[in-house]
Order: sequence, then structure tokens, then C-alpha cells
Amino acid sequence: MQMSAETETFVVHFGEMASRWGFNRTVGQMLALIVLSEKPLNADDIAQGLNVSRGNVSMAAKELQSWRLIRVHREPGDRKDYLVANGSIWELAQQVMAERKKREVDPTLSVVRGLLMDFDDSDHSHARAQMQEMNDLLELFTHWFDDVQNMKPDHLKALMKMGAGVGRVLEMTSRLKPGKKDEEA
Amino acid sequence: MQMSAETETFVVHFGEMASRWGFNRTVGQMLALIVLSEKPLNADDIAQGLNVSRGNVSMAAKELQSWRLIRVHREPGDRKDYLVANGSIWELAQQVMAERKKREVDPTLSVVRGLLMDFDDSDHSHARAQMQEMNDLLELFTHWFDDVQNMKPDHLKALMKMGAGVGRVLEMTSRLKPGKKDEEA
DNA sequence: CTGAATTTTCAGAAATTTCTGAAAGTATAA
DNA sequence: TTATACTTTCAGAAATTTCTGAAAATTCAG
Repeated sequence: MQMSAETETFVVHFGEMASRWGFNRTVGQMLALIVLSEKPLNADDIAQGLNVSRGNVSMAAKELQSWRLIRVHREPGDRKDYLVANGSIWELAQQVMAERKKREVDPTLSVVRGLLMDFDDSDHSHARAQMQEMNDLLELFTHWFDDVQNMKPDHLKALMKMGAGVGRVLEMTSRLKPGKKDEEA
Repeated sequence: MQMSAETETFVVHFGEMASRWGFNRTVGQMLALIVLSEKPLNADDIAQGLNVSRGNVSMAAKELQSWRLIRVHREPGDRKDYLVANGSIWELAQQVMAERKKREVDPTLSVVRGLLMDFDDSDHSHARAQMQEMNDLLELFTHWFDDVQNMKPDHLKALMKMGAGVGRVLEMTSRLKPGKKDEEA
């Protein structure tokens, strides 16, 4: 299993970024390798390619599966597990976002919601107000995120390409047909 | 410096989430404490409140300043540094997003761009195609993100509240006035 | 200036995370 | 079945990150 210079650079970079992205170096490098590889790789290919132990590959594979970024493919007559990316770059990115939201946002929304329930009605503390602001922000984000996740990729891409242009179009339409949606913002 | 039970729970939670958010426990707890505190806190307040060393507070303060999440405030006739949040919850969240994008996305876009330049025109490998896809995705994201950052908070909030509704409005307008923007998606 | 109050630094200790590799577990071809 | 080809597990080693606390540096009132 020989890699091109470009692939190697990319794999090493993914290893360096891994900890910032929420996983360890091996997981990062392994994802890069699998994504760039034309053909499915087995655990030995990977252990050899990345110079890590067989056990480490097994653990990293579990981690990547828990993120739903790879799946295993088996050929009849071959006992090896072949690891393949779970979709296009776009789909993998979406999956990473979804998983990170689940791990980085949901627990906090849950805790903040719970705390807000505990406050007495008479409490007018700054702390409570800040928690309420955070709760509102996290709920707004959560609903928006769910919506975005359910959009067709092409629609989403088109929307992103518009960028702030969306705001302009929206202002136009709301000028033509003023509605409820704007007033509470 | 006495904290309420709710504040304590919130601070502890921020400490637990910190590593997932890209900083260490002390930084997370300290941010929580500062955000919830009505009045500015000095380093000793914080060291005592969180049960950590004075040196650790100094390092965490530097880190929070590098994220532009806090700033120091000084009272004339008092030599202490008072640490205060650098804006509302909304502004802090925006700042975290901006900083994370800078640390988690920009370096990769830079590396991928560089690698794409290295490929020979004749290269039709899967690896190259994947890198190109990743480059396109990161550029799309980057431009969208810049646009969003420059929107007025109220416009952005209104847009997020619409969620996927934006897609519907957009389809409507493009049906009325079919343009260039959609065809390449 | 001087010196007391404060912040910063950083070497090494402590805590945490990651990795290895041998042993145990599992699946399947024969 | 059984033998074998593989995967998983996990105790402890290695690497990395975080934290402490004392010493150095800085700041500023007098």
C-alpha cells in the first residue's frame, strides 16, 4: 500500500487537526486515508499505512463508526473487514456537524433547561437572565439546525451560495407582503 | 464570593464540556463564572471560586482573551485586573464560532488548496477528486460564514427563525423571476 | 526612585488521553 | 466440528495536556 506525496500530506494534516475536531490522531488520519482511497481498505492496510498497532486501528474504526463516518464492507470468501467512507465529502461533513451538535450542544441545552426550571419566579438575577439568553440561543440554533439537516443538499448548497443575499431577497418579499414573522426579532 | 446552586451546576457543566469545545476545564469554568457574574471578578475571586491556583487563572485568562471572549477592566486606584465578558451571550457565541472556524477550518482549506496546486493536469485519481470536493465545500462554507458574520444580529435571528421556510420563499421568488443562481447547484 | 501589590512565567508534578501488543473472543472455510 | 483467519479487548506503557506554586517580572502609589 503505497501513498502519493499528496495523500500523505493530507493524512498527516488530518492527524494534526484531529484533536481540534474532537477525535484523536489515529482516528483523523484513518478517516483521511479511507476517504482518499479508491478501493476499500482492511485493518492491516491501515495499520501498515499509518504505522500504528492493529489494536489502535480496531479502536479507531469503532470510533469512526460511532460517528457514522465509515461502514464495513465484506466480500464473500474473504474474512477481512473492509472499511469504506459512508458517503460523499458533503455527506461526511453533514454527519460530522450532526454528531458534533449532539455532543457539544445538546447536553448544554439540556442542563440549562433544567436549571431554568429550578429558579424561583421571584428571581431576577443576572445569572438567570444569562441562562435564559443561552437557552433561547441554543433552542433557536437547534431548530434551525434540524431544518437545515432536512433540506435537500442541492437546495442547501444554493442557499449557502446566496449568503447574505438571502437577507435582501427576504426583505424584498416582506416589503411586498408584510407578515407576522419579522416583528419579534 | 458565594455562588448559588444553579451557578455552581452551570460552572461545573461548562468545565465538563470544555474539552469538547476546544479548551480546558479551567477555561470553561472561568468563562461560565464570568458570564454569570453580575459584577467584574478579579483573579483572586476566580481562583478561590473555582479552587484552582493563581497561575492557572492567569493562563486561562490569557486563553479567554485570545478567543476575545473576555476583556480586562481596571478601576482607578485599584491595581487588580477585573475580568468581564466581552458582550452578550449572542456575541460570545458568534465569537466562539468565528474563532473555531479560524482554528478548525482555515488551516485545512489552506492545506487542501496547496495540495490541489501540486497535482498534474493529467491526474484523474480519486484522491484528487475528493480533495477538490473538500476544497469546494470549505470555500462555500467560508464565504457563507463571512456573509453571516456580517449580518446584523436581528436579521440573522429572523433568518434562523425561518429555518427551512427560507427555501420555500426562495423557490417562490425564483419561480416568479427565474434567474442564473439556481442552475449550477 | 522604592517597595508593596499584583500579574506572568515556567519547571516539574499530576492528571488525562492515547497507543501497544498479547490474550481472549468470534466467525467461517473446510 | 475444528483449525484458522481474523477482530476485539484491555492492562499497563507512552505521550500529551493541564495544573501548581514559587520565582521573576511588572505596575503604580507615594
